[in-house]
Amino acid sequence: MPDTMDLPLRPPVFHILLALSTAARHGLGIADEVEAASEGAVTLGPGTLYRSLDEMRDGGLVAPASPPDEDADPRRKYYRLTESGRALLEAEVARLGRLVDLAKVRVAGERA
Amino acid sequence: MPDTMDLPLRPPVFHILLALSTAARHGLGIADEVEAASEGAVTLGPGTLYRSLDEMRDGGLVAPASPPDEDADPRRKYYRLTESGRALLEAEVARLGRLVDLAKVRVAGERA
DNA sequence: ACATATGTATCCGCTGTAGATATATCTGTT
DNA sequence: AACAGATATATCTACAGCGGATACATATGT
Repeated sequence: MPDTMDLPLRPPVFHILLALSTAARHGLGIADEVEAASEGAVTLGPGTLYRSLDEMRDGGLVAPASPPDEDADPRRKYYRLTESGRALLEAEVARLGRLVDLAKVRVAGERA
Repeated sequence: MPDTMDLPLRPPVFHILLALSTAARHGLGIADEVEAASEGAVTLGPGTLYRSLDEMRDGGLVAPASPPDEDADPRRKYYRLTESGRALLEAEVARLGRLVDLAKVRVAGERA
């Protein structure tokens, strides 16, 4: 019963799903994309990265993918989003969107 | 040097700030508001609640407030947002807003 | 008056995270 | 061709954050 798949998503899981939403990537490529997409606010250490990927693969959120390039570094293990992974990402984005909408109203409206 | 004030905010700190953005509240009132505002997705146990409030008071994000009602339960300790607390909330909302905007584009655009 | 509910506060164990470390392999340099 | 450094995956360990259990005090209802 992996709580890896419960909402709210743990931040690393959310960011990994988001990084894989545009392309299949390998481990360190995911970490780089997460840091870039979060404007440097979120970084993933190797421990969190690879354990999260294992759990997400076990939970069916991501799946191994073939390298995009023929002569890619064979050490790299590529991952892609599964359908349920994309669905879970959409659900979390929707939830966060509602929360942010509420928060925006509040911080804008309460200038006392 | 409490990391309580660093972005990204830890979820409990964010939700407490958000709960106090509309009114001064006491401990358990904050917990109720957090659960309501998050559609039941976020609950705060007493451990997290009171420890977070202590840290946030020490960090100057919240301050004691007088009870809104004259004959209120005297056990209740009310808190309100400080200026820096509100500023920090705004900064975090802005950050999350950018992240959600990016995520929305991605989940909407990548229907392959 | 007594029992129950409410409120704050602390303690303790569990989970999640990040850093250190290990190992393998690729790439560039001489 | 040999070597050095960088890249990549993987594991192990220590720490921090979180929440439940517990304690205690005070209010409220019967």
